[in-house]
Amino acid sequence: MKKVTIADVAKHAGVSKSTVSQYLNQRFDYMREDTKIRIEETINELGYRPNILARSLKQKSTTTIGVIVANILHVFSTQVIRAIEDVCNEKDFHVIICNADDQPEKEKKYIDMLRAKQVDGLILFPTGKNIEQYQELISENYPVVFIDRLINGLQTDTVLLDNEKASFLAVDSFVKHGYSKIAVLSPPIEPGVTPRVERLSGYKKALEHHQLSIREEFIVSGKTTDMQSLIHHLFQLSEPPKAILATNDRSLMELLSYVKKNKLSIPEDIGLIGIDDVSFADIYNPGLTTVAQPAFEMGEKAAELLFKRIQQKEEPNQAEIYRFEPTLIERESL
Amino acid sequence: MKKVTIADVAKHAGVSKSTVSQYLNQRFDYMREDTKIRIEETINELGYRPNILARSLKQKSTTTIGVIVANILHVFSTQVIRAIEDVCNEKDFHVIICNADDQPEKEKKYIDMLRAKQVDGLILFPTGKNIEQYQELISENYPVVFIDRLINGLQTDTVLLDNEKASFLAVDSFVKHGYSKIAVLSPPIEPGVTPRVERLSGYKKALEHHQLSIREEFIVSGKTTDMQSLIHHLFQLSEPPKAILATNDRSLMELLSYVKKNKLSIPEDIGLIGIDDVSFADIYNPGLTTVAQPAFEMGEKAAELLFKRIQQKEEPNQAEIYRFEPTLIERESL
DNA sequence: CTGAAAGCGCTTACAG
DNA sequence: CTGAAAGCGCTTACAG
Repeated sequence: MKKVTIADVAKHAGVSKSTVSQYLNQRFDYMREDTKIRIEETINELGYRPNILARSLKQKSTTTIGVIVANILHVFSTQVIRAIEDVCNEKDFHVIICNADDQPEKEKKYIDMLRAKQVDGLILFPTGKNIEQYQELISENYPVVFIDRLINGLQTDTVLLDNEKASFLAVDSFVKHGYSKIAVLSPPIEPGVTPRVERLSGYKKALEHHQLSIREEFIVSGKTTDMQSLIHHLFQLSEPPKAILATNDRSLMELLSYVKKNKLSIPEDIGLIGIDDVSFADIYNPGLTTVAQPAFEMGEKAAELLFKRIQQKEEPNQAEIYRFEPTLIERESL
Repeated sequence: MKKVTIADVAKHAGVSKSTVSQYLNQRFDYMREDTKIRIEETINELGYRPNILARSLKQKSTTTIGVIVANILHVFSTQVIRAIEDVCNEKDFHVIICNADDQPEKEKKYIDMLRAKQVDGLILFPTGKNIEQYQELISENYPVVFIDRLINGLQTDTVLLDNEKASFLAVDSFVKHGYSKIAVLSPPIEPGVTPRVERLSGYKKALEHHQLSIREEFIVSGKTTDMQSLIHHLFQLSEPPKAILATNDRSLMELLSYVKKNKLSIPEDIGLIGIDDVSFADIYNPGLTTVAQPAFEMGEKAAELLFKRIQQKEEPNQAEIYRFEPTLIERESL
């Protein structure tokens, strides 16, 4: 099964490689009709299929971009990926997805591999720990767009949720429904992880705004594996909360699991709102009130920004932060 | 920002390109220690990063495989993809995921594009409509593995669930709990779509096995958009079913949506089992009994089979069908 | 309207 | 132990 190359086609059709190449690239301006037909027939006869690798090597473009997500387990990541893929498919670009799994070393490795593969650009959900690498990408003027997390001091386009607003929407809604003892449940608060940091500060600001006191014991954050006991502890307080804001889908799942195991009822025993519009929010009993991120728009924006950078590589690096508005979807959990 | 190439490194280090290449490929057998160090230093100094494209062109391997799923919206697809990625990451392979979105033309386009990109192999969740293309891949001895759907007459490795068994497990469980009026809810039954066809026939066989009559009006299949009215019709029958088997996650969602809208209770008004272990099965109220596919094992197997084919291209095409066992996860929905 | 030639950035026998 | 040369399969000025 020898590979058919452009040279074989040329020989068979009795023309030069250049002419076949012109044909492949639709440059018919100066091509006689009969040459064109002859080439077409030969291609079909031989079953020729172009090797894009060779073209990419010459043209210095692979029409492929890379996406590295901090953790693919978050619904938000998967939704954004879908959006990015949609945009790319339209432009006949391919996407290579990599999951850093919250491990900075993996992220580093992926950045290197993708660049070695000559992808035309990168969209990063940064782990936040590889500052040097990020800096290098930017100073080399490599097309890159960040999403979900803000890296301080980096001069590059970043697409973010208005995280504080997300918490505000939730707390406002709780207050409107008469709740005042409102706790928050979050994954571990780490400095680089913008959504967690900002959603927590948004929660605090919202409480202040409603003149509710901030109780340290109502602020619960920890790893998935510790969540159950942390939540348990929360409910054992002498004055337990009557409402909980779960700041992402993973925390919400843990909370629901606890609620179910302990036969609590929503919203009678505990009101709740989750940030991230989980797939089952609608069909859950009761329906879950959520704060949705416009994941599709955010992914679309990230892709568009990246394409803009890919196209005008020379341009000075205009770095902008794009904040997207969350929306409250009221259902029955408070 | 000129690209640094192997030639630049060679010049700077005062050696030939060949020697640098040896270095890059860890062929140190005949390399003097000082040359090695000199090259290493030069690489760091210049910030050289190899262009894998050029290597791939020469070596005829991209260490990349392609995966084309019929529809990425099925949990099963996403689970299998995760497994494939895990296996590939271990071997330092990359994966390009494409979503045919149930459109055969898209599938066709993706097969062509991925081959043009010289991926080393392909894992296909086939739409079932591009028989000629599939046949071509196989007769060209191109490394390919099929998963989820069986294409009749194709001589190639295929990884499948024992779909009939999945239905059997569900029906058995219903019967054990005293149900006899058991309906089935499925996406449209199309000839090429193995899981749907086999799960339906499994349902019928299981009823027969338990000496229950098969009622045509209990067999409901249709597009997502028609599901609500189809389900409604089912419940309007003079003798409505007391149990429903949802043959995949999408059908289950529709069913739960209907159940909720109409304030039915599970399992009092209707018992149910879903094939596919949805993420919220555990935390749903009540917990949902499901039949789980060993998606991880199946993805792993597909990847392993593909790697085997990639490695021994000359081998005669031994085509085998691998059937995997589903498992019943009993919760509280019947 | 078409062809010969150089080149993209690597690897790989082969020679010495 | 290292280098010169050919080649992977394309594209792209340039010449005619």
